[in-house]
Amino acid sequence: MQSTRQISLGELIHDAGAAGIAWRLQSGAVRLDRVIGDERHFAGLALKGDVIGAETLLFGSYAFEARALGDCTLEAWLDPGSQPSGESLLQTLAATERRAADALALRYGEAMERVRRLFQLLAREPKPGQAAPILIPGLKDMAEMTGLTVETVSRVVSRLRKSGLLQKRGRHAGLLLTEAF
Amino acid sequence: MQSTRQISLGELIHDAGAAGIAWRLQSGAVRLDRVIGDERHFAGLALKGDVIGAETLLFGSYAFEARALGDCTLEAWLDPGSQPSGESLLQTLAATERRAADALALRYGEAMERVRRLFQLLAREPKPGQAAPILIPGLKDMAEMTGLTVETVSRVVSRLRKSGLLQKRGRHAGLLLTEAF
DNA sequence: CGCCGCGTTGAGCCACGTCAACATAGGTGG
DNA sequence: CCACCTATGTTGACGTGGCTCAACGCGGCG
Repeated sequence: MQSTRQISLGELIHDAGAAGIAWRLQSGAVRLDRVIGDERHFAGLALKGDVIGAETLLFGSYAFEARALGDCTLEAWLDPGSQPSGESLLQTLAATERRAADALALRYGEAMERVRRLFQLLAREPKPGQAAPILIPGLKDMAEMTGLTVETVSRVVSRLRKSGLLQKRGRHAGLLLTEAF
Repeated sequence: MQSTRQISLGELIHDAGAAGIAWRLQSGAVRLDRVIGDERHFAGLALKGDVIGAETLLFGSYAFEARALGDCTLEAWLDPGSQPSGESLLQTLAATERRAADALALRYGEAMERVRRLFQLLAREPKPGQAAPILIPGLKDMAEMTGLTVETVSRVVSRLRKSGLLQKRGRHAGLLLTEAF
């Protein structure tokens, strides 16, 4: 097993139940899904710096399915158990709780607010004075994360583009204007 | 600081930012809120066996506000760092991820489904052949967790009672009929 | 007693879901 | 290269579930 992986948009990172190790997200975004029978339900989000699959250190297999929301770089994450009291494990735990709260917020309020919150999470740091680049996942992914329908998300994104908050840049890229967002 | 606490319905367990230690929930249910300015947003849920405030081991203070959704028994939780590679910390991490997924599911689908999912989480194990007792939190709490309004939750609960799935038992107690739920 | 927090219920409206038609981009095989 | 197909996104028309606003009942408490 190599110690770093490149994953591209929409690609499966790992199945639920499969054996594997934990990874840290160097860049990109990942959606986690709980798999029940043949149904998949959005169960969490991982962004740059977050760790996925930490439960493999305990069970040996993944609890969730992970799929890339954009191009991702993963590096193998071995619990630095060397630290007294597993400090990095604690940091991972704290980060996980924060992300979970972020994900919950994606499912509250009006459609427009939800999608904007999602974009804010996905936005990368802008170069000074520039708009923040953002890798837009498929509508289906966005709909499932926000708890809306594809049609509604499409309409919201259209409105954002028309109002100038979002600039189209190819099929899967847009720009967020700094001031407004 | 005593090593076990009794908390009753609606009571504050700890403020966000306050200093304190981590606790394990021996019984009851707790809602976690992210505090931004003077606003509080539902950010997580803790049930029997879950650990809250683990981040105090790292920061010394709580990241979220915690409030009892029913009567709770807490016991002090000291990270058993004695274990090689912090196994109990890993278990806590895994449990946190599962709970986060549960909380997310509370905000998806129709009102009726959401409230039922919430009740299923809050239900205690029934005595064999009996209905499952459940401590019902206030409507406001339920509304904020499910992302609905108080009025809608009230109507849903009414319908559940009329349909016999739920039996009233005093102001803050109900019964879930085993078969249906 | 009067006040206040909490729950209940009704009436009306609107944001979003549903259904349907169509556009566009990639992918695959001839 | 085109022909075809499928996945994905867009847009419109329409219906409805849940939000809003409002009135009221009830219990606890000073």
